[in-house]
Amino acid sequence: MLSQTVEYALRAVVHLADHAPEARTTDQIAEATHVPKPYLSKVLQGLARAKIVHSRRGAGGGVTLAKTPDKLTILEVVNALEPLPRIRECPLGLAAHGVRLCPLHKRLDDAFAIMEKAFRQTTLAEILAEPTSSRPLCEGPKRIRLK
Amino acid sequence: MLSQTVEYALRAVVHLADHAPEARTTDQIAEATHVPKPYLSKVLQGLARAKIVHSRRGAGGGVTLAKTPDKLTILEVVNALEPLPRIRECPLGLAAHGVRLCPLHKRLDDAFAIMEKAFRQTTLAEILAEPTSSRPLCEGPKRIRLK
DNA sequence: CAGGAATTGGATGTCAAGGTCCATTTCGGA
DNA sequence: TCCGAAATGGACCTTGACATCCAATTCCTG
Repeated sequence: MLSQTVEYALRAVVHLADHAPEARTTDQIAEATHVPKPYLSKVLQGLARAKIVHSRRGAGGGVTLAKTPDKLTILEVVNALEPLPRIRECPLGLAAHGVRLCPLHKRLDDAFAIMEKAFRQTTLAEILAEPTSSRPLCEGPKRIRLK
Repeated sequence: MLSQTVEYALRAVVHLADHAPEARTTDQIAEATHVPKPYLSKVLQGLARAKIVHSRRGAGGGVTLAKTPDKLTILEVVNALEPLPRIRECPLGLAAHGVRLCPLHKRLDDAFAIMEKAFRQTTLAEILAEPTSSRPLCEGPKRIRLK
């Protein structure tokens, strides 16, 4: 559910939003989010292809958000890398083309629809503005067991 | 999202509920649900281990639901094979043990919680009783492209 | 314009999910 | 009691997700 890749992407994007509009290097993001740097670079490439972030090479380069945090939703980030699996037609591949799903798949898709809605309504800015004590990425000086 | 295995399990269980309390063989279920028989047998074994279904070997054997359809929920089936990934502590492995999640992971877990609730409220009987024309498994004589 | 900082792209490795196959065990019926 | 129907368990194969590493490219700065 929500692949590891998406989890990593969300952490990275939250970090970028937290520092917007300044650019951050892959190393800085990797350290802050505890994502393996080599893999993070791939994830970031994916986000760049999807126009979620911009990246600039060379000295002084790094990654920045393509939008301001108040215009970027969780859904956009999720869908950029692994679209929510909405069920649009009978997975059994039978008749019903565009026709409404059988009760089982209707229920499942309803659940995904609710998730999609929740994600579409949440912007990065909202996450950062949350009136809570704990910082968005649980950042802190002490790093414990990664498991 | 919701692995293929879970999708197969749900189809199988719906089929069993539709024929309850009679036993169905793996072959019968495989044909009705369009799930590859060899793999279906593994899925069914998993459901049996989780006490969702009973299975009897030998001639006249087959698989039956362990509960009546009105007492079996989608959530039970899902959790038997791949529990919904509720986020109980900071995935970054930092401090906050049992403490409340950072805003990002709180939002994600909220979405899973909603899904969980929806699944817990839906019984197999409800799915079968749905006032709709299309049968639960989109069953029908004509089999089209599986893709 | 040279050197280092930084992303990019490609090749490669690892592991679990999905899927198949077969020998074995279990059980009903003739 | 014997045969065939049926699930079981284990071995095996394939593919994609996750992850790593390195050479090439880009571009700022002195």
